[in-house]
Order: sequence, then C-alpha cells, then structure tokens
Amino acid sequence: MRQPVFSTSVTHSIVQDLGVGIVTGRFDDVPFPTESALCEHYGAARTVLREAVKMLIAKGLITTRPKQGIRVSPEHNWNLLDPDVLRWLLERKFSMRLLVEFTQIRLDVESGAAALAARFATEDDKAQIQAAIGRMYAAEKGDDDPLHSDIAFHVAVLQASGNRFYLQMRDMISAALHVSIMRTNKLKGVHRASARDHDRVAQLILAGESEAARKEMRDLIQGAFDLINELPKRE
Amino acid sequence: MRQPVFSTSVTHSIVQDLGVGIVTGRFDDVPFPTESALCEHYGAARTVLREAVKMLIAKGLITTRPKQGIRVSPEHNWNLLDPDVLRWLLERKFSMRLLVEFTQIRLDVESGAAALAARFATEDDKAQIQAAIGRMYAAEKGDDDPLHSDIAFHVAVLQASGNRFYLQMRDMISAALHVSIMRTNKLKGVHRASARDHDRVAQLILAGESEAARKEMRDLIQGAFDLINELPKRE
DNA sequence: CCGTCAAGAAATATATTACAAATAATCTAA
DNA sequence: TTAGATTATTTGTAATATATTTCTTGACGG
Repeated sequence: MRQPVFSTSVTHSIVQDLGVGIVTGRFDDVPFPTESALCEHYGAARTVLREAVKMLIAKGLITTRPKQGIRVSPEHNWNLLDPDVLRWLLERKFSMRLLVEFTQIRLDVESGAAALAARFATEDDKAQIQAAIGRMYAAEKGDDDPLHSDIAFHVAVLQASGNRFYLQMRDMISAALHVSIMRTNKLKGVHRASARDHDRVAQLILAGESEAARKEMRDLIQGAFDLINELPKRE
Repeated sequence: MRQPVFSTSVTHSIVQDLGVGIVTGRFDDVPFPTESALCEHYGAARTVLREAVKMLIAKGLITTRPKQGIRVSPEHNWNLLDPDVLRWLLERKFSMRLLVEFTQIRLDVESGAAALAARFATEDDKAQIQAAIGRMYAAEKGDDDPLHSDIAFHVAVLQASGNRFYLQMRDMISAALHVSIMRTNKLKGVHRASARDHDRVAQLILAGESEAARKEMRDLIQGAFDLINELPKRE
C-alpha cells in the first residue's frame, strides 16, 4: 500500500542502487559515470536514467553540469533528513559515529516532543501512547514484539506533540531506532530500557507535566546513549 | 555558485512552480493535471515534465499511479525538512502556525547544538562564532547588516556542534530566520535580541560551559518565540 | 617572454518527438 | 459476487536536435 507504484520499477531500482552507491562511497575515487555510461550499465533508456538522476539531485546527493557530467555533492549538501538518504546510510553504511550523532539529536528532539505532548496531546494521542505502553508490557511477557512496541511508543509521542516538524522525524526515528536496537542487541545481548521506564514518561505526559516529561524522556534516551557509547568503536 | 545549473532550466522552473503550487494549496480543490495537460500548460516536452514530476516525488509532495494520474500527497508525507519544501512554505504560504512550530523545534535543536558546541567546537568554529558576534556589534552601529550577522551567528553554532544532523538544519534555519525576522520587523518594528544577548551565549560556548550555554541559547530563542506569540494571529 | 583576452571546438547535459508496454481503476457480463 | 474486458495513464524505448559550460588555441599587448 505504501510501496512504490511499480514494485519493480526500473527507475526506482536505479535510484536505490545509485543512492546506496553514493552514500557508501562507491564513487569516491572514480569519476561518476556519464549519463550514457549509466544507460549502458543498467541497460535502460536515456530518459529513465535522467529521471533517476533528477531524483538524486532532488535529495542533494549529486549535481550535474554540461561538460562536467554528474558529480557527487559534498556530504554536507546531502539531505540527511530525507528518509531515503538516512535509511541508505543506516542500513548500508552504518557507523558508530552516525549512530552517536543521531542519538544526540534524539535527546533534544524527543525530549522536546515529550514536553509538547504533555501540553497538547489529544485524547486520541494519549490513547496511542497508552496502547504502546501496553504493548511494551506485553512484549516483556513475550506476547508482543519488543522492537515494534518500543518504536510505536516513540512515534506516538512525536505524533502527540502536534508539531509537524517533530512529526516529520517519525520515519527517520523509527528507521534509526530499528537499526540501533538491532545493533546494540547483537553486540551486547538484549538489554534495553524497560516498559516501566517508558511508562514513567507516558504517565507524565498524560498528567500534563511538561517539564517533568521532558526530563524523564531525556533520561530515557540518555540511557540508550550510554549503552551505545559502551559499544566497541571500530570504524 | 550554488545556483541551479542552467539558471533558467525549464525543468527547474517547472519544479519551482509546481512545488509552490502544491504547498500553497493550488490543487486542493481541483484534480491535479495529467502529464499531458501539464505539457501543454508549460509548453514543454513530455520528458521534461516527467523529470520535474520525479523531483517532486523525491520530495514527497506527490505520487503517481497509472489510471489515477498525479496526486498531491497528504501533507504528513511532505519532506518538510527538505530545504526547498520549507522555503516554498515559508516564502509563499507563510502562516503563524508554521512559524510557531518551527520556532518550537528551534528551541530544542539550537539549545542542544549550543551545548555540543561548548564541548566540541574547534578553534576554527570558535573563530566563526566570535566573528559573527563582532558583526552583530558592528550592525548595531550601522556598519554591517543586522539580519545576516544574526543568521551567521546561529549557523556558526550549528556548525560548531560537530553533529551532521544539526549542521543539516543550517539551510532550514537560515531560511526560516530570514523570513521570521522580516515578518516580525514588518509587523512590530525593529526589535530583536541584542548583540549582547547573543554574546552571552557565545562566551559560554567559548568557555566550554555546556549546560549554561544550552540554557542561555534557549532563553535567547524563547525571547524570539515570545515576540512571535505577540504578533496578530490572523490566518 | 609572459599574461590576458577572445574565438572556436568539444563534451555533456538538456530538450523534443513519436511510439510501445505495463499497470491498475472501472465497467460489463455471467 | 466474481471474472474478464476496457481504458486511462504512467512507465519505458529510441533517435535526434539544442544549449551550456569547459577546454584549447591563438592573438595581442605588456
């Protein structure tokens, strides 16, 4: 339902492949191929290639100029907050540094969202938050998925903030959380914040305790941050 | 230097026009034109239109399906943090609500960036911050531009955080700050935080006082936030 | 002899046109 | 209700022409 229209659209798969290639540095040392070279490589028509290229331009990954060809943009021009770009980076070029940076911004963003949620959450928002907490408790008893219930909670809080910019980070944070938890689990064994810890945040939001909710959410994520910092720093 | 390649590229101007049209709700009540209708309207070839459409898809503004045509995505799918999308919104469909929401997230993001800057700023970062403060004092004496020196300060702090996600918000925040200051000036007369207020933040960053810098930056932006909330709420 | 400028050539993206194929909503008939 | 046909529309292919930037070359002046 949320799939790309043509599930195996040629354009889409070229965008994927080039996008992943760019963020993983496949073209760092070699000049980026020209349009026609890419056509040949993918066995696709010119227009299809051009459309793929345009999508990557729209995401800030490349630029094009006559006589100069296609070039990978300097990294600071990439739309890091574009869900595709971030996902490509997290899934294909995971690095401790990226995870640390992302968790740092989560400390600010999610605690801010919690504070807003405490003030502005609608009844429906509150129900969503409580439902997620319920799932987390269920997960501790093996009756639900721990990963998805955790993500559901964080998304519900962003949603409850009523601020579109926080809401925008929903996809990013759920993608990142997914990768983050998988990694930390793999490296350290299952060890993450309990449903009880999350519940404390939820209760403060439901009670409208804005500043307390901010602090509690910050502490919660700080816990994840500390866990990450204990991981081996290789690369 | 940061201009689009062909300064008057047909594709680029179509993307602009459609992008602005979408965010300003030009297609809310009428069905979105088909590819061929757009061709005719812009007097452009089919392929050009398709490339423009692909760029808008990449920014989350539209979706396409056979038999259904091009459709404007629900607003929560827009890549609000894409610099183009945000700029279109701010410049062409300014609303108090958007400015309030954006300033809310700035409270969290910029105070977080200030805290990180206090811990991790390089010598060069610090020099940039001090230079911006110098420009702000100069602006108060009429020797520099008040708007640009203000923006330079906030950008320098984001840069100094050393975190790519904060850095990513540079374009967004400078665009938004630009619009925000213009608006508040127009509606309330010149009245904004002094160079002295900014300098206090800068000194705390330079001194490595992480938590104090966070608080001072938050207070600074809270001042702007209070100012915005005093503005007439029309629309 | 060196540097600057102008004109032309070359490389490459950009734009046009025409047509074929695939997909998914809608309609029709059993 | 379901299965199939219809049809509107995007997606993909191909060949060609245009526009823009960069590089090269040469001329001129210092």
